[in-house]
Amino acid sequence: MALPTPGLPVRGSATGKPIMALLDLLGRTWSLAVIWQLNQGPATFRELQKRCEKISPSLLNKRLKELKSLQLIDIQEQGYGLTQQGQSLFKIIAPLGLWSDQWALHLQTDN
Amino acid sequence: MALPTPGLPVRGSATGKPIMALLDLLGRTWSLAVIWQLNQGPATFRELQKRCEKISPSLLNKRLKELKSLQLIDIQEQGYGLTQQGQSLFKIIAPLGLWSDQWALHLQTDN
DNA sequence: GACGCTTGCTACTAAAAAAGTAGCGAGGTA
DNA sequence: TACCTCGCTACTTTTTTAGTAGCAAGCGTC
Repeated sequence: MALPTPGLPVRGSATGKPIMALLDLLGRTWSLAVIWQLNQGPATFRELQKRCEKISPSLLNKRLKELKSLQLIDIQEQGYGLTQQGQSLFKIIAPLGLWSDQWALHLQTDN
Repeated sequence: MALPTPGLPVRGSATGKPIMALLDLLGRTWSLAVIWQLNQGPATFRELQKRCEKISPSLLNKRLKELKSLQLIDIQEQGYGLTQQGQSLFKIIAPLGLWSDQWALHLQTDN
């Protein structure tokens, strides 16, 4: 699938509204998880494979290329890591950690 | 695919850590977009189809069932709408709107 | 300089998910 | 009765992801 590039047609928007490009990108399998894992710190390819349990190398590589192209990650001394942009994106989604715990609790008590 | 239920094995976590269940859910095609669109207000099935350009009815239905099961949306008077939980989740991701605009700008000026 | 080990991948096939399209049954309206 | 719209289901094709094997390059050892 093509890179979800702002300005070009993407899933959910023929005109490529940035938010839709972003949601398209983040909506791809493992995208969010890779960003989440990289926030723990840079990692080599194989290390990242371990952090993401069970991701296949081909898909990991594909995602890494996408995220690299869209400048959310890049290659650093210790391997792949979040760029400034990637970090600022992570700051937004970081609260999902706590939120998900409450959500899990809610789902439990409520069924 | 099975519902990404906290506590059960999900993509990225054999133990079903809530955050991983959430990232699995949100990482599915159109999930994030549906939530995003529903924040504009409740919508009937067909209305939602229009808001999400080009989503197929079968997939929309599948996503709606998932989101309903996980209590992020429910059926209201005017159609599908975000639950309290759904709204609190949206509040977290809402800043993605502005962020994506800056991201788009950055990608433009920088290539 | 041949050895064994790790790393970053590529290549390939099988399985699963998503796209795309037709249309049904229920309900309202005229 | 005829004609809408609505919420979907059923089905086929296309695309994505999973899963697995293994290669080429770089290191350290002896």
